[in-house]
Amino acid sequence: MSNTKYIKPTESELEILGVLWQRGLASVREVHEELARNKDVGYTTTLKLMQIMNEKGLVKRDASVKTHIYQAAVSREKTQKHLLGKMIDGLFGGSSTQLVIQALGNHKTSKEELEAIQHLLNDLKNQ
Amino acid sequence: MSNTKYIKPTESELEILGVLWQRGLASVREVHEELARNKDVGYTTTLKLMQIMNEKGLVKRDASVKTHIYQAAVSREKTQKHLLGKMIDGLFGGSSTQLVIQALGNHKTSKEELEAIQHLLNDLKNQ
DNA sequence: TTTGTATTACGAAACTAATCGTATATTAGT
DNA sequence: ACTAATATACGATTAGTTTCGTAATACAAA
Repeated sequence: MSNTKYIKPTESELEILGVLWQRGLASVREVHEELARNKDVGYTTTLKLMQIMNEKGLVKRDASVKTHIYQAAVSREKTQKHLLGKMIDGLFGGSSTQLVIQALGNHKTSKEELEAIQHLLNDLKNQ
Repeated sequence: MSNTKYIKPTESELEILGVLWQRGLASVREVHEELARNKDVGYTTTLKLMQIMNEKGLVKRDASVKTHIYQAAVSREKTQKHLLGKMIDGLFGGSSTQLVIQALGNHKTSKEELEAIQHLLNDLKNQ
């Protein structure tokens, strides 16, 4: 009985998760300063969001120290998988191939990366 | 001077766009009945959403006939491109490769599709 | 201890999204 | 012309998100 219904993070919550996934552990201030590099937002806004995320179970925190230390409680991979699946079904008619074509066609991709994907494709074909 | 700032469709709006992209032209009722196959929603809710989408410029409508006929005013491709780009930047650290790997790894993909992607990769490498 | 600084807690406002009830209008059939 | 069916328009409500001001708390330095 894993009590894990999936909670979809909002856009702001995703930004915070991004910082936490990158850093592992971080205080509100650290997360906030990272966010503040890219957008104009108040400290207490970040704090409030992280408190809400804690209630939702998106992050965990160690409150035994003065400055609470947060970490993500949901994995990057699971979140990617969920949102990607949703996007494939809703926007690409269920075809992951269409999505891949769009992704590769628009974003510049280095030769090394293209080759890495070719390897992956070969592996998949030989299954 | 194209006055086209991008408007991000909400989730419900995307569902409606999906129907319109598929059908080309459709009345509110047609869209609604399509949506109602998958979720429980009232007719006037769909109507209201489509009216709002019309104000936003996401759809166009022919109001010269009794039953208004709607069509998408934004292209599927442009919308895909926008949302995909956002997802790559926000969730996959800017790496479209990571996204491709996730997409191909999780969703089952047929051999034909894999080969189609390989062709695309070859084309991209030879540019 | 007192003062200053940084932190968390709390509550409310502003905004957006989604929902649907009710009123009004249009059309087709009798 | 009347009725029934179907449409659109509009307003209000609910729920969720984002924002931040203010209060309370903890700690450290003077």
